[in-house]
Amino acid sequence: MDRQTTAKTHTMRALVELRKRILDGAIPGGTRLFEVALADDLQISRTPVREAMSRLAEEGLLERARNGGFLVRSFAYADVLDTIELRGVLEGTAARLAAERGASEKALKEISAIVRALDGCVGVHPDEVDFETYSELNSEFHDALAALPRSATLERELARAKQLPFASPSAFLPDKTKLSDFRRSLQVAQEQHREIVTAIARRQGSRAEALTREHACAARRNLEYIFSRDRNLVSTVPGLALVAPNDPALP
Amino acid sequence: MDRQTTAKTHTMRALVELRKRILDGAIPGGTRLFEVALADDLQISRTPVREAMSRLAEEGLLERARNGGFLVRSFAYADVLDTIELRGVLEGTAARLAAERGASEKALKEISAIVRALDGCVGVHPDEVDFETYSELNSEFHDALAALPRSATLERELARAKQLPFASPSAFLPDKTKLSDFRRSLQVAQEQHREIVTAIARRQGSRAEALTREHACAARRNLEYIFSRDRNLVSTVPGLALVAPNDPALP
DNA sequence: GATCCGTTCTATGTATACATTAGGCGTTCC
DNA sequence: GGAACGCCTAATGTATACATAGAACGGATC
Repeated sequence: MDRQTTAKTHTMRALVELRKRILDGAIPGGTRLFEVALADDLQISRTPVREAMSRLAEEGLLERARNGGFLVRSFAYADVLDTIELRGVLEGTAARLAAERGASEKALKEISAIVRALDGCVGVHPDEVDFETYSELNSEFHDALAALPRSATLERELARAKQLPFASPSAFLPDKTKLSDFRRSLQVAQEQHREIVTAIARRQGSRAEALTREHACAARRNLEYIFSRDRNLVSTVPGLALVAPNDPALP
Repeated sequence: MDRQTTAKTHTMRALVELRKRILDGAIPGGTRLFEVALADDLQISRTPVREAMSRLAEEGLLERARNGGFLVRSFAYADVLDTIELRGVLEGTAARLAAERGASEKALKEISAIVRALDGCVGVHPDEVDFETYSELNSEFHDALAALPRSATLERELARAKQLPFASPSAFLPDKTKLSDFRRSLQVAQEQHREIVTAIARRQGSRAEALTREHACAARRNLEYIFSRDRNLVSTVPGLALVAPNDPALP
C-alpha cells in the first residue's frame, strides 16, 4: 500500500490519495475540489493535481463542473443499483456475443479451468473456504468472460463499468466473518459460472446472456441485504462509504 | 463552425482542432501525439494542449500510452460494428427499464410528440422529406429514450456511447442525394420508433428491449452497405474516415 | 564479437509566475 | 427602493523554465 503512496510521480501520489479520500467518504459527493487548496493540502503543485483530477474524471469518480473545476460525483443508492444492472447487461452481452461468434477453444479451456478452480473453493466445508482465493478467482472469471467475444470495444467498456468499486464483480462477496451464512449463495453463483460457460460453448447466446444477467443480480441482493439488514457491513465494501448516506430512496 | 474554432479558451481551440483532425483521418489511428510538436503546430503552449488531449481521452478518441503521452485510438471495421452493437444494447436497456419501472406520463407524452413529428417527415412524398428536420428529430427521440428510465447512470453511459460519431443514432441516416433509395428503410425505422414507445407504455419490457436492439441494426446495415457497395459515402459519414482503411476484416 | 555500462537526448513531469474571466458585492443613479 | 453598472476577488487558464526519467546509442572491456 505504501508502494502506491510512494508512486513514481506526484500525479500518481495525488491520484491515489484523492481516490482514497473519495472512496472513504472523506470527501463527500458534490464537493467542489479547488486546485489551490488541494495542492496546498497535498503539498504538490497545481499541475499534477489537475492531472490527477482529470484522470479521476475519466474513472468516473469526478465530474467536470460547468465553468472549469471538478466536483466529486455523488452516488445515490439508486445509482449503485443501476451501476450493477449496467455491469450485468454488459457482461450478458459479452456472454451472448461469445456464444454467437464462437469463442476460441483456448479461451474456453482457460475459463473452464478457472471454473474448476472455483469448484475447489466452494465444494468443501464452509469453514475451509479460502476467501482471498475465491475473490481472486472470481475476478479472473469475470475478466476472462469479458475477453471471450474478442471485442476490444466491449472489453474496454466493461473494464470501465467494473472500475467503480461497488460495481466490481467481487465487491459484494461475503466478508470472511459472514462466510458461512453466504455459503448457499456462493454455491448458486458457482453453478451460474458453470452454466454460463456451458451455454457459451454450446452457442446458446440468449441463454448465456440471461444467465449472466441473473448472475449480476446476486450483487444486487447482497447490496440490498447490507443496506436493509446490516449497515455495519457498509464499511466492509470498498467505496460504499461514498454512497449518499441521507438518500431518501434507501430502503 | 467558426464559433467553435474561436472558442473561449486555448484548451477549447486545441480540443476542437484536434478532434477535427482525428475525425477527418488527418491524424491516423495509432499516431503518438507529442506535446511539444503539437503545441508548436497549434501555436498554443503545452499546458492547454495537454488538457485538450486529456479530454479527448475521456471522449474515447485518444488513449493514454504506457509511459505517459497519448495515442490516437485506432478503430477497425469490427470496432465500429461493436460500437453500434453496444449502443443498441444500452438503448435496449433504457427501453426495458423504462417499461419495467414505468415512465412518467409527461415523458411519454413528450416522446410520443417527437414520434408524431417524425411521422410528418416520413409519411409524405420521398422528395419532400426534410433531411435536416428528420435527423434532428431522430436525435431528439434517442435522447428522450435515454432519459425515460430516469437513471442518471444509464443516461450518462449512453451519452458516452453515442459520443463517437459513428455510434450516434443519426450517423448513418441516408444522405440527401440517396434519400429516395432509403425511403423504405426510413419507414421501417419510424415504425420501430412508434412500437418502442407503445411497448414501453404497455410495460412490455422484453419487447421494448428487443425492438430497440433491432432498431440499432439499421445502423449496422447502413454501415455494411457503405463499405461493401458505395465507398464514396464514407466521407459523408462523420468520423468514418478514421476507420483503419487497410483493415483486413473489411468486407 | 557481444555484452554491459554510461552518457546523452528527448520526452513527459513539475513548479510557478502571470493572465484572464466570471461571479459576487457594493455603490450609485434613476 | 430597485436595478444596473462596475470593481474586486477568487478561481481557473496559460506560458515557460527547469527537473527527471527512459530509451537509444556508443564505447570500452571481457
